[in-house]
Amino acid sequence: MADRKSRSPTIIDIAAAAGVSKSTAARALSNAPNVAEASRKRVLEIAEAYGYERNHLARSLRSGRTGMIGLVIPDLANPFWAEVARGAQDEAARRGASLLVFSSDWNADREAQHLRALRQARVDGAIINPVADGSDDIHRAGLPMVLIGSSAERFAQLSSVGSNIAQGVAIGLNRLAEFGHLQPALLLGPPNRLARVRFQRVVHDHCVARGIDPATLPVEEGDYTVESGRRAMIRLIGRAEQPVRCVFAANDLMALGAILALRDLGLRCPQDVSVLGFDGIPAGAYAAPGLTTVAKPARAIGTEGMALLTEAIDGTLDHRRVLLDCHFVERGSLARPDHAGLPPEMRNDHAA
Amino acid sequence: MADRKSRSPTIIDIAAAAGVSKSTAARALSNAPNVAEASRKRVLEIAEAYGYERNHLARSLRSGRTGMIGLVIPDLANPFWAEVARGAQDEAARRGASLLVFSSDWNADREAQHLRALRQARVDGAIINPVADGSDDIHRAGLPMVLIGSSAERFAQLSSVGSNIAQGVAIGLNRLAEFGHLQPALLLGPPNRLARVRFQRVVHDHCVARGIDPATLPVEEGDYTVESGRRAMIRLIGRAEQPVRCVFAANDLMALGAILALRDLGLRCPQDVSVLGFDGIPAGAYAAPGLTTVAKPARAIGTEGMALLTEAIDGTLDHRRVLLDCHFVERGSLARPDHAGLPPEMRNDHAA
DNA sequence: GTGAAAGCGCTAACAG
DNA sequence: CTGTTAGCGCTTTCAC
Repeated sequence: MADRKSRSPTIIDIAAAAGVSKSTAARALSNAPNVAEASRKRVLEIAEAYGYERNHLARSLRSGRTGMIGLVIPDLANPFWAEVARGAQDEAARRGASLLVFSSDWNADREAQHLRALRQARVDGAIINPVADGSDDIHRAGLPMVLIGSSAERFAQLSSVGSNIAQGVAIGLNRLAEFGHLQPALLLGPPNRLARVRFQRVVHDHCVARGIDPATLPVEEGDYTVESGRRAMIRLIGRAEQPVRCVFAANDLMALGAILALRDLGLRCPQDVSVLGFDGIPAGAYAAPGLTTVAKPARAIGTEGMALLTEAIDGTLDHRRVLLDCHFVERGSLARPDHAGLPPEMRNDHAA
Repeated sequence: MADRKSRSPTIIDIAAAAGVSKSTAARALSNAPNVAEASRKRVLEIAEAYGYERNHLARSLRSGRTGMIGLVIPDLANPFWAEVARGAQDEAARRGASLLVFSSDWNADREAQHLRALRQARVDGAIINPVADGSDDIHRAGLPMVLIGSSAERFAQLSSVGSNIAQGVAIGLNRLAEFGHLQPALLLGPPNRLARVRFQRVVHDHCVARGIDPATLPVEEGDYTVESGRRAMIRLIGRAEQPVRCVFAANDLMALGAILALRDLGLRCPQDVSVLGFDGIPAGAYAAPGLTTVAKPARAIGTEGMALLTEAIDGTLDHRRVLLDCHFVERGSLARPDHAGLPPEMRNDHAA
């Protein structure tokens, strides 16, 4: 059982030891049908005994397939994206593939750099959340790709998967309406980003459909961080004209910030002010009150992305846009307005 | 500029177009010193124009180095491990390497399976958090490895990096003592796991050093989930002999559960009961009150692990055990005991 | 400085 | 069913 040069054994070693040719050994090792049962058995035994491990590099070089998939997301440490990555990784494992993971930090240069690494590694394909600007690299990436996230619609010729924002916003607004909140304040992200534009447009359409003037909804903006949400909430409460009784935040982190701000301001959530988030991050469950939110199908985005990518690689399908439904998570940050505990100047509730 | 067969161009295409031999092209492309400046320039230009991208597979096959690193953690979707992964990935990127990420779900079979994938992919090395039991595969993995996490000490011959639990527990207990909590209740993980044994031993030593009988500390156990923490807290409060005024949980999730339980029970945190966590997950910041905790250096574990691995690969160093310090994060779940708000039967505070 | 040639470990025709 | 023969694209002696 001595290994020839204390290097890991190659198929040649196995073939020699089994007294067959390279090809027969190869066939046995890859479960090809045309091998004598005796030969196969012997080769497999020898391989086992030698601790033979197929060299995937050589295999890939020859076959043109590496079994590796690239994943480029903004930030692996962000719970939403970590969840997406986990989904992609599970599905990859199920298909016998491996996942190369990169974080772009919303930075176009880094994204380009990672794409280059993927191309050099000759991955079979990639799942990418393109950064907002200057993603022209995406077009000439020259490898099968699936886009995830909202910016996907700029690349009509590629498959993509995202969450159904329209449906998500709709269930959120409907649920708010059931609580009597017809004109929630909006906590939006930075201007000019596709995600914000989309969110706002959906709210707009929804209001119009319900006969509400969208312009009457108070709007503040943040940058998707807890701190920005906290500050935005403070600004909202400070508005002289129209103190706010309900807030719909464009993401959970800002919603959490809003809840913190309310506590600091001595206002009760949800009795005084209701807060609704959007994302579904686990942290929302531990806030006080628990954050009610519209959850995006993060993990499913990862698995579905991988499924689409496989199709793209196999050439089974040209391209397709998949939208996955969001679902509502009720946890306690929503209530009917309760005037009792409010200071008088805040009792002009316009949604009662 | 026409690509020969619409396949991505190889070094042969470039060499031909530049009117030099394969070897010269290769030298130019890899910044070798012995190339005429003129040749180098032309090759580089042609390569650029053709959009040539070095085939890493072929390169690796020849050189024996892939520039790929494997990372096997329990769960990529767990915020702590996601943070570790991010650290490893950053450091990998800095060194021009790529990261193959796998989740084992604390399952030995899956771990073995992933290790095999790594070996077949001929990664240069791997960073692994071994599952508790049956990790004999680890020994005969036959590739440079760095272990992360508490179970590392079972493999003395390998480099490893973990958090300095002893130091972390010490600062936690010291801070508790400053608040007058000398005999906190302990919320531990499942029995017989190394992590628990270690945590408990450190607390034990610390108490002895302070002249406190470790046996007097109330103990409950959970399985590191929020729900188990909640239930454990309820059990603690229910203890007739010695109602609890302070809890030190072995991880943040259970601590969060404890805070939720207190709220349900109508007890105030921290005035009635103080809660201290261990981990430093971001979610702790959004609880009410914010969870005070001992934070493990998650990201640093990733970066340091990668640094150690590089040494192991280069053969610079045989093996080394690195312990990274924890740090204290004060957020509001700790206070001096306040008898005022307590029901009479809970006023027998033994730490006052 | 440059080119010719060998070969990393494997798969894929093509004959037998 | 099995062996022989070419390479996959690149690095790396070794001559010139």
